[in-house]
Amino acid sequence: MKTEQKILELLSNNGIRKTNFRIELLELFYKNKHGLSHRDIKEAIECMPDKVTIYRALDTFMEKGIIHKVPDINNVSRYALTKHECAETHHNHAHFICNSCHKTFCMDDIQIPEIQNAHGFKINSIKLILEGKCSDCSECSH
Amino acid sequence: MKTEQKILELLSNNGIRKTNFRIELLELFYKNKHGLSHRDIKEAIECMPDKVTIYRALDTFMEKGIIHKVPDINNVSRYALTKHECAETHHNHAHFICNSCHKTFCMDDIQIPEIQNAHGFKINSIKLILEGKCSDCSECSH
DNA sequence: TCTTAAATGCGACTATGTTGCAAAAATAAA
DNA sequence: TTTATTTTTGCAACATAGTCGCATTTAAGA
Repeated sequence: MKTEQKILELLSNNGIRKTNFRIELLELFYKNKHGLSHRDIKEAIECMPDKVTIYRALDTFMEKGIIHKVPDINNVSRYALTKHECAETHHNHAHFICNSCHKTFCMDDIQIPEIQNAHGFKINSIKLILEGKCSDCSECSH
Repeated sequence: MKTEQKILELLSNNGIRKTNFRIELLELFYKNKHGLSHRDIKEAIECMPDKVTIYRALDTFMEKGIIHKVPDINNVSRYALTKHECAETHHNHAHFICNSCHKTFCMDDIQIPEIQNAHGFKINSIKLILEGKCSDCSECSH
């Protein structure tokens, strides 16, 4: 199935209206395998939406579970597709953050260890964050 | 050795001047076992320093490795002592963030798994972040 | 005491993110 | 197709986090 078709179905199934911006935003997520920040989106989207519009679309997509938030080195929120590129995992999700290009990647094949409740702490979710250099940045750093 | 004494030595050893604010800031870090945000500090410090002064002290302390940054749920930076309360670990550091009171705790006794370089990613450091309820918040939530 | 380098305060600025409200657009209903 | 409803958008204003330059103050060494 073509990406365009998948996007339209995704919006329909979640009761989200098919506006140019939201379609373009999903296309952007499909094209990029790393997490996108608000800024990345603002710069990439051609129809130049207001920043509030972007935040609200991201909120809606998150509510529906289409995208999820991923951490960034500098405490900036990034977002990536939950289903498709990234397996649907609420709890056991490993992310890789590149210190060089600041892209965030989902590493679904990396196992997150089971951790029991310790010291009276009730653990709801576990995040495993790897930092370093992604393959693109490793290649050109010599 | 008394905390006061330890603080003065820590400043001396790192070539940091013993101003009232910086001493008070270190005392605050010694008193609190959870990560402190800029806001926490601003509210706690009695000599009412400018926000820039706080940021600069935190930067200096981080450069010297006295404190380190810990993540927060809402994309706010928190800081905690590196040596003493928290073992000196650059790579294998587990943090617990309480969803209720938003405090961040260092969990040095939790083992972080060894992860090999995968998919051409060069891994420099691994962060393990646990979210849930801390013991204080678990007790009073019924 | 004098010197100098670090630390502070202030003003201005940037970036991220939120809220309320009115206008525009998409969908459902007639 | 037209109308009604609900979502989406844009704008203005606001809140918070964090940075930069510069003048002033202060700690520490000579």
